[in-house]
Amino acid sequence: MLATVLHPETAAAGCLAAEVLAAARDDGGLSALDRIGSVITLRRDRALFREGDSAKDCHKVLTGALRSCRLLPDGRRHIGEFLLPGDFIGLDLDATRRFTAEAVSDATLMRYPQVAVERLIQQQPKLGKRLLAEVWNGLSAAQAQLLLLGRKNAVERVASFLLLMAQRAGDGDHFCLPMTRNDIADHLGLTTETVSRTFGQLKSQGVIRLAASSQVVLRDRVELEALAEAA
Amino acid sequence: MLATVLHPETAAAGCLAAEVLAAARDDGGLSALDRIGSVITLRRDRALFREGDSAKDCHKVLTGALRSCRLLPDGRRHIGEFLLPGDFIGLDLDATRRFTAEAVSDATLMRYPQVAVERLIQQQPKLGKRLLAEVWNGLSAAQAQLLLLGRKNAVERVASFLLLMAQRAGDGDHFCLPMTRNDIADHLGLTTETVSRTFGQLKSQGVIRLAASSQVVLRDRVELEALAEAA
DNA sequence: CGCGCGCTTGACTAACTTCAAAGATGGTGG
DNA sequence: CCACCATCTTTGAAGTTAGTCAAGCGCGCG
Repeated sequence: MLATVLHPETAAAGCLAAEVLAAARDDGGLSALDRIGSVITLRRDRALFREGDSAKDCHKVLTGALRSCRLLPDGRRHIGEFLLPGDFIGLDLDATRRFTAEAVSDATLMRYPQVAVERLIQQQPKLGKRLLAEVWNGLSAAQAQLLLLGRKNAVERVASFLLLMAQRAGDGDHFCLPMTRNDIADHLGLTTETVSRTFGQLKSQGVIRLAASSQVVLRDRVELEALAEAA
Repeated sequence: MLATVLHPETAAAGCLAAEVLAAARDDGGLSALDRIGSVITLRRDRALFREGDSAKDCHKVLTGALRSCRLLPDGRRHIGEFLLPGDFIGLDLDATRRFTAEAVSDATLMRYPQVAVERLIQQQPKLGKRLLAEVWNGLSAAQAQLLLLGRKNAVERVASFLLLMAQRAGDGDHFCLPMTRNDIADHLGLTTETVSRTFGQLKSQGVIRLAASSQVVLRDRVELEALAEAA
Protein backbone atom coordinates (compact mmCIF):
# COMPACT_ATOMS: atom_id res chain seq x y z
CA MET A 1 0.00 0.00 0.00
CA LEU A 2 2.06 2.84 -1.10
CA ALA A 3 2.44 5.96 -3.15
CA THR A 4 0.39 8.02 -5.47
CA VAL A 5 3.74 9.68 -5.76
CA LEU A 6 5.60 6.61 -6.79
CA HIS A 7 6.12 7.14 -10.44
CA PRO A 8 8.57 5.40 -12.58
CA GLU A 9 10.75 8.43 -13.13
CA THR A 10 11.39 8.14 -9.46
CA ALA A 11 14.91 6.84 -9.80
CA ALA A 12 17.83 7.75 -11.95
CA ALA A 13 18.11 5.95 -15.24
CA GLY A 14 20.14 2.79 -15.02
CA CYS A 15 19.58 1.86 -11.43
CA LEU A 16 19.28 -1.79 -10.55
CA ALA A 17 17.08 -3.72 -8.18
CA ALA A 18 19.99 -4.07 -5.80
CA GLU A 19 20.32 -0.32 -5.65
CA VAL A 20 16.67 0.14 -4.74
CA LEU A 21 17.06 -2.32 -1.95
CA ALA A 22 20.18 -0.56 -0.80
CA ALA A 23 18.33 2.72 -0.73
CA ALA A 24 15.84 1.17 1.64
CA ARG A 25 18.57 0.66 4.17
CA ASP A 26 19.73 4.25 4.42
CA ASP A 27 17.70 7.39 4.73
CA GLY A 28 17.33 7.58 0.98
CA GLY A 29 16.64 11.28 1.03
CA LEU A 30 13.62 10.76 3.19
CA SER A 31 14.45 13.73 5.35
CA ALA A 32 14.17 16.00 2.33
CA LEU A 33 10.51 15.11 2.22
CA ASP A 34 9.91 16.81 5.50
CA ARG A 35 10.56 20.21 4.01
CA ILE A 36 7.48 19.90 1.84
CA GLY A 37 5.24 18.33 4.46
CA SER A 38 2.97 19.75 7.11
CA VAL A 39 2.27 18.14 10.46
CA ILE A 40 -1.31 17.18 11.21
CA THR A 41 -2.90 15.57 14.22
CA LEU A 42 -5.66 13.02 14.31
CA ARG A 43 -7.80 12.17 17.30
CA ARG A 44 -8.44 8.54 18.15
CA ASP A 45 -11.04 6.89 15.87
CA ARG A 46 -11.06 9.81 13.44
CA ALA A 47 -10.62 8.99 9.76
CA LEU A 48 -7.65 10.36 7.86
CA PHE A 49 -9.59 9.53 4.69
CA ARG A 50 -12.29 7.13 3.63
CA GLU A 51 -12.64 4.49 0.95
CA GLY A 52 -13.73 6.24 -2.22
CA ASP A 53 -12.21 9.63 -1.36
CA SER A 54 -10.02 11.19 -3.98
CA ALA A 55 -6.33 10.92 -3.16
CA LYS A 56 -4.32 14.14 -3.29
CA ASP A 57 -1.71 13.60 -0.58
CA CYS A 58 0.28 10.88 1.00
CA HIS A 59 1.20 10.68 4.66
CA LYS A 60 3.79 9.38 7.03
CA VAL A 61 2.97 8.37 10.57
CA LEU A 62 5.03 10.29 13.12
CA THR A 63 3.45 9.17 16.39
CA GLY A 64 0.51 6.98 17.33
CA ALA A 65 -1.00 4.35 15.07
CA LEU A 66 -3.59 4.00 12.32
CA ARG A 67 -5.52 1.16 10.76
CA SER A 68 -6.46 0.63 7.13
CA CYS A 69 -9.86 -0.97 6.89
CA ARG A 70 -12.55 -2.12 4.52
CA LEU A 71 -16.16 -2.97 5.28
CA LEU A 72 -18.61 -5.49 3.85
CA PRO A 73 -22.15 -4.20 3.26
CA ASP A 74 -23.44 -5.90 6.42
CA GLY A 75 -20.83 -4.24 8.60
CA ARG A 76 -18.19 -6.92 8.86
CA ARG A 77 -14.82 -5.19 8.97
CA HIS A 78 -11.36 -6.19 7.89
CA ILE A 79 -8.22 -4.36 8.91
CA GLY A 80 -5.58 -4.75 6.22
CA GLU A 81 -2.69 -3.38 8.20
CA PHE A 82 -1.70 -1.28 11.16
CA LEU A 83 0.39 1.77 10.41
CA LEU A 84 3.04 2.68 12.95
CA PRO A 85 5.53 5.55 13.19
CA GLY A 86 7.67 5.66 10.06
CA ASP A 87 5.06 3.97 7.88
CA PHE A 88 3.72 5.64 4.76
CA ILE A 89 0.07 5.76 3.83
CA GLY A 90 -1.42 6.22 0.40
CA LEU A 91 1.83 5.75 -1.43
CA ASP A 92 0.15 4.25 -4.50
CA LEU A 93 -1.05 5.10 -7.94
CA ASP A 94 -4.75 5.27 -7.28
CA ALA A 95 -6.67 8.48 -7.66
CA THR A 96 -9.29 7.00 -5.37
CA ARG A 97 -8.70 5.56 -1.90
CA ARG A 98 -9.25 1.84 -1.78
CA PHE A 99 -9.59 1.70 1.99
CA THR A 100 -10.41 3.86 4.97
CA ALA A 101 -7.57 5.01 7.23
CA GLU A 102 -8.48 5.73 10.86
CA ALA A 103 -6.52 6.57 13.98
CA VAL A 104 -6.17 3.70 16.42
CA SER A 105 -4.84 6.13 18.99
CA ASP A 106 -4.27 9.87 18.90
CA ALA A 107 -1.73 10.32 16.17
CA THR A 108 0.42 12.89 14.42
CA LEU A 109 1.25 12.60 10.76
CA MET A 110 3.21 14.39 8.12
CA ARG A 111 1.14 15.27 5.08
CA TYR A 112 2.83 15.54 1.70
CA PRO A 113 0.94 16.95 -1.28
CA GLN A 114 1.23 14.51 -4.14
CA VAL A 115 2.46 17.03 -6.68
CA ALA A 116 5.18 18.30 -4.38
CA VAL A 117 6.43 14.80 -3.75
CA GLU A 118 6.50 14.10 -7.46
CA ARG A 119 8.56 17.21 -8.01
CA LEU A 120 10.94 16.28 -5.23
CA ILE A 121 11.41 12.77 -6.54
CA GLN A 122 12.56 14.15 -9.84
CA GLN A 123 15.25 16.11 -8.07
CA GLN A 124 16.23 13.29 -5.74
CA PRO A 125 16.15 9.93 -7.44
CA LYS A 126 17.25 8.25 -4.25
CA LEU A 127 14.02 9.27 -2.59
CA GLY A 128 12.00 7.55 -5.28
CA LYS A 129 13.97 4.36 -4.79
CA ARG A 130 13.41 4.56 -1.08
CA LEU A 131 9.68 4.95 -1.48
CA LEU A 132 9.48 2.18 -4.05
CA ALA A 133 11.21 -0.10 -1.57
CA GLU A 134 8.45 0.75 0.89
CA VAL A 135 5.91 -0.50 -1.63
CA TRP A 136 7.68 -3.85 -1.92
CA ASN A 137 7.70 -4.20 1.83
CA GLY A 138 3.97 -3.65 1.87
CA LEU A 139 3.41 -6.21 -0.87
CA SER A 140 5.53 -8.73 0.94
CA ALA A 141 3.63 -8.18 4.16
CA ALA A 142 0.32 -8.61 2.35
CA GLN A 143 1.44 -11.97 0.99
CA ALA A 144 2.41 -13.20 4.44
CA GLN A 145 -0.98 -12.08 5.69
CA LEU A 146 -2.73 -14.08 2.94
CA LEU A 147 -1.03 -17.24 4.18
CA LEU A 148 -1.96 -16.38 7.74
CA LEU A 149 -5.63 -15.74 6.95
CA GLY A 150 -5.92 -18.65 4.57
CA ARG A 151 -4.23 -21.40 6.51
CA LYS A 152 -3.30 -20.57 10.09
CA ASN A 153 -5.35 -21.31 13.20
CA ALA A 154 -6.09 -18.87 15.99
CA VAL A 155 -2.94 -19.55 18.04
CA GLU A 156 -0.70 -19.33 14.99
CA ARG A 157 -2.33 -16.08 13.91
CA VAL A 158 -1.95 -14.42 17.29
CA ALA A 159 1.60 -15.71 17.72
CA SER A 160 2.57 -14.43 14.26
CA PHE A 161 0.99 -11.10 15.02
CA LEU A 162 2.79 -10.69 18.32
CA LEU A 163 6.15 -11.51 16.75
CA LEU A 164 5.55 -9.00 13.98
CA MET A 165 4.53 -6.29 16.41
CA ALA A 166 7.53 -7.02 18.60
CA GLN A 167 9.79 -6.66 15.60
CA ARG A 168 8.16 -3.43 14.44
CA ALA A 169 8.29 -2.00 17.94
CA GLY A 170 12.08 -2.27 17.90
CA ASP A 171 12.82 -5.87 18.69
CA GLY A 172 12.75 -5.69 22.45
CA ASP A 173 10.82 -8.30 24.38
CA HIS A 174 8.53 -5.69 25.87
CA PHE A 175 6.14 -3.65 23.79
CA CYS A 176 2.76 -1.98 23.66
CA LEU A 177 -0.25 -2.82 21.51
CA PRO A 178 -1.96 0.48 20.72
CA MET A 179 -5.01 -1.21 19.21
CA THR A 180 -7.93 -2.95 20.90
CA ARG A 181 -8.59 -6.68 20.92
CA ASN A 182 -11.38 -6.00 18.47
CA ASP A 183 -8.98 -4.30 16.07
CA ILE A 184 -6.60 -7.23 16.35
CA ALA A 185 -9.49 -9.61 15.69
CA ASP A 186 -10.52 -7.72 12.56
CA HIS A 187 -6.93 -7.85 11.37
CA LEU A 188 -6.50 -11.57 12.03
CA GLY A 189 -9.92 -12.69 10.81
CA LEU A 190 -11.06 -13.74 14.30
CA THR A 191 -13.41 -12.39 16.98
CA THR A 192 -12.57 -10.29 20.02
CA GLU A 193 -13.34 -13.25 22.26
CA THR A 194 -11.08 -15.64 20.41
CA VAL A 195 -8.21 -13.15 20.47
CA SER A 196 -8.69 -12.61 24.17
CA ARG A 197 -8.87 -16.32 24.89
CA THR A 198 -5.75 -16.92 22.82
CA PHE A 199 -3.85 -14.25 24.73
CA GLY A 200 -4.98 -15.99 27.89
CA GLN A 201 -3.77 -19.32 26.61
CA LEU A 202 -0.35 -17.96 25.66
CA LYS A 203 -0.13 -16.32 29.05
CA SER A 204 -0.98 -19.48 30.97
CA GLN A 205 1.58 -21.40 28.88
CA GLY A 206 4.17 -18.87 30.04
CA VAL A 207 4.96 -17.75 26.50
CA ILE A 208 3.93 -14.16 27.11
CA ARG A 209 3.08 -11.98 30.06
CA LEU A 210 0.62 -9.09 30.09
CA ALA A 211 1.77 -6.23 32.27
CA ALA A 212 -1.47 -4.53 31.26
CA SER A 213 -3.85 -5.66 28.56
CA SER A 214 -1.89 -3.58 26.08
CA GLN A 215 1.58 -4.23 27.51
CA VAL A 216 3.04 -7.45 26.18
CA VAL A 217 6.20 -9.12 27.42
CA LEU A 218 7.64 -12.00 25.42
CA ARG A 219 8.85 -14.58 27.91
CA ASP A 220 9.71 -17.33 25.44
CA ARG A 221 10.29 -16.02 21.98
CA VAL A 222 11.49 -19.37 20.65
CA GLU A 223 8.31 -21.08 21.72
CA LEU A 224 6.25 -18.23 20.28
CA GLU A 225 8.04 -18.64 16.97
CA ALA A 226 7.30 -22.34 17.01
CA LEU A 227 3.64 -21.61 17.66
CA ALA A 228 3.57 -19.13 14.78
CA GLU A 229 4.64 -21.94 12.42
CA ALA A 230 6.73 -19.49 10.46
CA ALA A 231 6.97 -20.99 6.99
CA MET B 1 3.54 -9.72 -7.53
CA LEU B 2 5.44 -8.17 -10.29
CA ALA B 3 8.75 -7.31 -11.76
CA THR B 4 12.33 -7.71 -10.84
CA VAL B 5 12.58 -5.52 -13.87
CA LEU B 6 10.41 -2.79 -12.50
CA HIS B 7 12.89 -0.16 -11.68
CA PRO B 8 12.13 3.42 -11.19
CA GLU B 9 13.86 4.56 -14.33
CA THR B 10 11.14 2.63 -16.03
CA ALA B 11 9.26 5.68 -17.19
CA ALA B 12 10.28 8.95 -18.72
CA ALA B 13 10.95 11.76 -16.31
CA GLY B 14 7.91 13.85 -15.60
CA CYS B 15 5.21 11.28 -16.08
CA LEU B 16 2.17 11.44 -13.83
CA ALA B 17 0.01 8.81 -12.19
CA ALA B 18 -2.65 9.42 -14.79
CA GLU B 19 -0.16 8.60 -17.52
CA VAL B 20 0.79 5.31 -15.92
CA LEU B 21 -2.83 4.35 -15.71
CA ALA B 22 -3.32 5.37 -19.30
CA ALA B 23 -0.41 3.19 -20.32
CA ALA B 24 -2.15 0.25 -18.72
CA ARG B 25 -5.02 0.65 -21.13
CA ASP B 26 -3.05 0.41 -24.33
CA ASP B 27 -0.35 -2.01 -25.27
CA GLY B 28 2.27 0.16 -23.61
CA GLY B 29 5.05 -1.26 -25.72
CA LEU B 30 4.37 -4.71 -24.39
CA SER B 31 4.83 -6.26 -27.81
CA ALA B 32 8.41 -5.01 -27.89
CA LEU B 33 9.11 -7.32 -24.99
CA ASP B 34 8.47 -10.34 -27.12
CA ARG B 35 11.57 -9.69 -29.16
CA ILE B 36 13.75 -10.34 -26.13
CA GLY B 37 11.79 -13.30 -24.80
CA SER B 38 11.96 -17.01 -25.44
CA VAL B 39 9.01 -19.36 -25.33
CA ILE B 40 9.11 -22.16 -22.80
CA THR B 41 6.67 -24.91 -22.00
CA LEU B 42 5.76 -26.33 -18.63
CA ARG B 43 4.05 -29.63 -17.98
CA ARG B 44 1.18 -29.80 -15.51
CA ASP B 45 2.35 -29.70 -11.87
CA ARG B 46 5.93 -28.78 -12.79
CA ALA B 47 7.46 -25.82 -10.99
CA LEU B 48 8.58 -22.78 -12.94
CA PHE B 49 10.60 -21.84 -9.87
CA ARG B 50 10.50 -22.47 -6.16
CA GLU B 51 10.42 -20.33 -3.06
CA GLY B 52 14.01 -19.37 -2.24
CA ASP B 53 15.34 -19.68 -5.80
CA SER B 54 17.29 -16.74 -7.09
CA ALA B 55 15.31 -14.63 -9.53
CA LYS B 56 16.95 -13.87 -12.85
CA ASP B 57 14.00 -13.73 -15.24
CA CYS B 58 10.42 -12.71 -15.32
CA HIS B 59 7.70 -14.47 -17.28
CA LYS B 60 4.42 -13.90 -19.00
CA VAL B 61 1.81 -16.63 -19.30
CA LEU B 62 0.89 -17.34 -22.92
CA THR B 63 -1.38 -20.37 -22.55
CA GLY B 64 -2.48 -22.56 -19.68
CA ALA B 65 -2.43 -21.48 -16.05
CA LEU B 66 -0.09 -21.40 -13.07
CA ARG B 67 -0.47 -21.04 -9.33
CA SER B 68 1.73 -19.15 -6.89
CA CYS B 69 1.92 -21.02 -3.63
CA ARG B 70 3.49 -21.06 -0.21
CA LEU B 71 3.71 -23.91 2.28
CA LEU B 72 3.65 -24.12 6.05
CA PRO B 73 6.15 -26.54 7.62
CA ASP B 74 3.46 -29.15 8.23
CA GLY B 75 2.37 -29.15 4.61
CA ARG B 76 -0.59 -26.82 4.64
CA ARG B 77 -0.60 -24.93 1.38
CA HIS B 78 -1.85 -21.51 0.36
CA ILE B 79 -2.27 -20.40 -3.22
CA GLY B 80 -1.82 -16.66 -3.47
CA GLU B 81 -3.08 -16.26 -6.99
CA PHE B 82 -3.76 -18.03 -10.24
CA LEU B 83 -1.86 -16.77 -13.24
CA LEU B 84 -3.70 -16.82 -16.54
CA PRO B 85 -2.67 -15.90 -20.09
CA GLY B 86 -1.42 -12.33 -20.18
CA ASP B 87 -0.37 -12.31 -16.52
CA PHE B 88 3.20 -11.54 -15.51
CA ILE B 89 5.12 -13.55 -12.95
CA GLY B 90 8.08 -12.42 -10.90
CA LEU B 91 7.76 -8.78 -11.82
CA ASP B 92 9.17 -7.57 -8.51
CA LEU B 93 12.31 -6.33 -6.87
CA ASP B 94 13.32 -9.41 -5.00
CA ALA B 95 16.47 -11.28 -5.82
CA THR B 96 14.93 -14.33 -4.16
CA ARG B 97 11.57 -15.87 -5.02
CA ARG B 98 9.06 -15.45 -2.25
CA PHE B 99 6.74 -18.18 -3.52
CA THR B 100 6.72 -21.27 -5.71
CA ALA B 101 5.15 -21.05 -9.17
CA GLU B 102 3.74 -24.28 -10.61
CA ALA B 103 1.73 -25.16 -13.67
CA VAL B 104 -1.93 -25.87 -12.98
CA SER B 105 -2.26 -27.25 -16.50
CA ASP B 106 0.24 -27.67 -19.31
CA ALA B 107 1.35 -24.15 -20.05
CA THR B 108 3.51 -22.07 -22.33
CA LEU B 109 5.25 -18.97 -21.13
CA MET B 110 7.46 -16.26 -22.44
CA ARG B 111 10.68 -15.88 -20.49
CA TYR B 112 12.39 -12.50 -20.30
CA PRO B 113 15.87 -12.18 -18.84
CA GLN B 114 15.83 -9.51 -16.21
CA VAL B 115 18.73 -7.55 -17.57
CA ALA B 116 17.27 -7.46 -21.06
CA VAL B 117 13.98 -6.15 -19.76
CA GLU B 118 15.77 -3.47 -17.79
CA ARG B 119 17.59 -2.38 -20.90
CA LEU B 120 14.40 -2.34 -22.91
CA ILE B 121 12.57 -0.31 -20.32
CA GLN B 122 15.21 2.38 -20.58
CA GLN B 123 14.57 2.65 -24.30
CA GLN B 124 10.79 2.44 -23.99
CA PRO B 125 9.53 4.34 -20.97
CA LYS B 126 5.98 3.40 -21.85
CA LEU B 127 6.77 -0.24 -21.22
CA GLY B 128 7.92 0.52 -17.72
CA LYS B 129 4.70 2.35 -17.00
CA ARG B 130 2.71 -0.56 -18.33
CA LEU B 131 4.54 -3.04 -16.12
CA LEU B 132 4.23 -0.82 -13.08
CA ALA B 133 0.49 -0.69 -13.68
CA GLU B 134 0.52 -4.48 -13.55
CA VAL B 135 2.06 -4.31 -10.11
CA TRP B 136 -0.72 -2.07 -8.83
CA ASN B 137 -3.32 -4.47 -10.17
CA GLY B 138 -1.66 -7.26 -8.25
CA LEU B 139 -1.59 -5.24 -5.06
CA SER B 140 -5.22 -4.33 -5.44
CA ALA B 141 -6.17 -7.97 -5.98
CA ALA B 142 -4.21 -9.00 -2.90
CA GLN B 143 -6.13 -6.51 -0.78
CA ALA B 144 -9.46 -7.84 -2.01
CA GLN B 145 -8.26 -11.34 -1.18
CA LEU B 146 -7.38 -10.26 2.37
CA LEU B 147 -10.96 -9.15 2.92
CA LEU B 148 -12.23 -12.39 1.43
CA LEU B 149 -10.02 -14.59 3.60
CA GLY B 150 -10.50 -12.52 6.70
CA ARG B 151 -14.22 -11.99 6.69
CA LYS B 152 -16.18 -13.92 4.07
CA ASN B 153 -17.90 -17.27 4.53
CA ALA B 154 -17.63 -20.24 2.19
CA VAL B 155 -20.48 -19.24 -0.15
CA GLU B 156 -19.21 -15.66 -0.40
CA ARG B 157 -15.67 -16.85 -1.11
CA VAL B 158 -16.72 -19.22 -3.87
CA ALA B 159 -19.13 -16.71 -5.39
CA SER B 160 -16.44 -14.00 -5.39
CA PHE B 161 -13.99 -16.42 -6.95
CA LEU B 162 -16.37 -17.44 -9.73
CA LEU B 163 -17.16 -13.84 -10.58
CA LEU B 164 -13.48 -12.99 -10.75
CA MET B 165 -12.69 -15.97 -12.93
CA ALA B 166 -15.60 -15.15 -15.22
CA GLN B 167 -14.30 -11.64 -15.59
CA ARG B 168 -10.74 -12.76 -16.26
CA ALA B 169 -11.92 -15.34 -18.76
CA GLY B 170 -13.38 -12.57 -20.90
CA ASP B 171 -16.68 -11.74 -19.28
CA GLY B 172 -18.84 -14.36 -20.92
CA ASP B 173 -21.21 -16.40 -18.79
CA HIS B 174 -19.48 -19.63 -19.74
CA PHE B 175 -15.92 -20.40 -18.76
CA CYS B 176 -13.50 -23.08 -17.74
CA LEU B 177 -11.71 -23.57 -14.42
CA PRO B 178 -8.30 -25.04 -15.24
CA MET B 179 -7.49 -25.77 -11.60
CA THR B 180 -8.75 -28.56 -9.33
CA ARG B 181 -11.19 -28.17 -6.46
CA ASN B 182 -8.22 -28.66 -4.17
CA ASP B 183 -6.38 -25.75 -5.78
CA ILE B 184 -9.46 -23.57 -5.41
CA ALA B 185 -9.72 -24.61 -1.78
CA ASP B 186 -6.11 -23.70 -1.09
CA HIS B 187 -6.71 -20.32 -2.72
CA LEU B 188 -9.90 -19.59 -0.78
CA GLY B 189 -8.75 -20.92 2.59
CA LEU B 190 -11.24 -23.82 2.52
CA THR B 191 -11.11 -27.59 1.96
CA THR B 192 -11.82 -29.54 -1.22
CA GLU B 193 -15.01 -30.88 0.30
CA THR B 194 -16.32 -27.47 1.28
CA VAL B 195 -15.60 -26.08 -2.18
CA SER B 196 -17.34 -29.03 -3.76
CA ARG B 197 -20.35 -28.74 -1.49
CA THR B 198 -20.58 -25.02 -2.17
CA PHE B 199 -20.52 -25.58 -5.92
CA GLY B 200 -23.31 -28.09 -5.39
CA GLN B 201 -25.28 -25.59 -3.37
CA LEU B 202 -24.94 -22.85 -5.99
CA LYS B 203 -25.93 -25.38 -8.63
CA SER B 204 -29.05 -26.50 -6.79
CA GLN B 205 -30.01 -22.87 -6.24
CA GLY B 206 -29.86 -22.40 -10.00
CA VAL B 207 -27.15 -19.73 -9.74
CA ILE B 208 -24.62 -21.71 -11.76
CA ARG B 209 -24.62 -24.79 -13.93
CA LEU B 210 -21.73 -27.22 -14.36
CA ALA B 211 -21.46 -28.56 -17.89
CA ALA B 212 -18.52 -30.56 -16.60
CA SER B 213 -16.81 -30.19 -13.27
CA SER B 214 -14.49 -27.61 -14.81
CA GLN B 215 -17.04 -25.97 -17.12
CA VAL B 216 -19.00 -23.29 -15.30
CA VAL B 217 -22.05 -21.49 -16.67
CA LEU B 218 -23.35 -18.48 -14.78
CA ARG B 219 -27.13 -18.68 -14.85
CA ASP B 220 -27.85 -15.77 -12.53
CA ARG B 221 -24.99 -13.37 -12.32
CA VAL B 222 -26.96 -10.83 -10.28
CA GLU B 223 -27.72 -13.40 -7.61
CA LEU B 224 -24.13 -14.55 -7.64
CA GLU B 225 -22.99 -10.97 -7.09
CA ALA B 226 -25.39 -10.65 -4.19
CA LEU B 227 -23.97 -13.85 -2.69
CA ALA B 228 -20.43 -12.55 -3.10
CA GLU B 229 -21.34 -9.55 -0.91
CA ALA B 230 -19.05 -7.40 -3.00
CA ALA B 231 -18.15 -4.51 -0.71
C1' DC C 1 -12.20 -52.10 -20.48
C1' DG C 2 -10.16 -51.07 -16.34
C1' DC C 3 -7.58 -48.03 -13.52
C1' DG C 4 -6.46 -43.77 -11.23
C1' DC C 5 -7.37 -39.41 -9.96
C1' DG C 6 -10.39 -36.03 -8.84
C1' DC C 7 -15.08 -34.95 -7.48
C1' DT C 8 -19.01 -35.66 -4.65
C1' DT C 9 -21.63 -37.01 -0.68
C1' DG C 10 -22.52 -38.40 4.14
C1' DA C 11 -21.76 -38.66 9.12
C1' DC C 12 -19.31 -36.99 12.70
C1' DT C 13 -16.02 -33.71 15.01
C1' DA C 14 -13.49 -29.70 16.17
C1' DA C 15 -12.62 -24.93 16.05
C1' DC C 16 -14.31 -20.81 16.23
C1' DT C 17 -18.38 -17.76 16.81
C1' DT C 18 -22.26 -16.10 19.20
C1' DC C 19 -24.63 -14.70 23.06
C1' DA C 20 -24.45 -13.30 27.72
C1' DA C 21 -22.52 -11.33 31.71
C1' DA C 22 -19.02 -10.21 34.97
C1' DG C 23 -14.51 -7.96 35.78
C1' DA C 24 -10.84 -4.46 34.66
C1' DT C 25 -9.35 -0.02 33.08
C1' DG C 26 -8.98 4.57 32.33
C1' DG C 27 -10.69 9.05 31.67
C1' DT C 28 -13.76 12.81 33.55
C1' DG C 29 -15.94 15.64 36.51
C1' DG C 30 -17.24 16.61 41.03
C1' DC D 1 -8.25 12.81 44.94
C1' DC D 2 -11.79 9.87 44.44
C1' DA D 3 -15.98 8.02 42.38
C1' DC D 4 -18.43 7.07 38.44
C1' DC D 5 -19.26 5.59 33.92
C1' DA D 6 -18.25 4.08 29.44
C1' DT D 7 -15.43 1.09 27.15
C1' DC D 8 -12.64 -2.73 26.73
C1' DT D 9 -11.41 -7.29 28.26
C1' DT D 10 -12.17 -11.62 30.05
C1' DT D 11 -14.76 -15.74 30.89
C1' DG D 12 -18.50 -19.16 30.36
C1' DA D 13 -21.91 -21.92 27.83
C1' DA D 14 -24.28 -22.99 23.74
C1' DG D 15 -24.47 -22.90 18.75
C1' DT D 16 -22.75 -23.01 13.92
C1' DT D 17 -19.69 -23.44 10.25
C1' DA D 18 -16.37 -25.64 8.13
C1' DG D 19 -13.06 -29.55 8.77
C1' DT D 20 -12.13 -34.46 9.05
C1' DC D 21 -12.71 -39.05 7.95
C1' DA D 22 -14.61 -42.36 4.97
C1' DA D 23 -16.62 -44.22 1.00
C1' DG D 24 -18.72 -44.24 -3.60
C1' DC D 25 -18.91 -42.12 -8.22
C1' DG D 26 -17.46 -40.70 -12.77
C1' DC D 27 -14.58 -38.98 -16.10
C1' DG D 28 -10.60 -39.51 -18.93
C1' DC D 29 -6.52 -41.94 -20.14
C1' DG D 30 -3.95 -45.77 -21.26
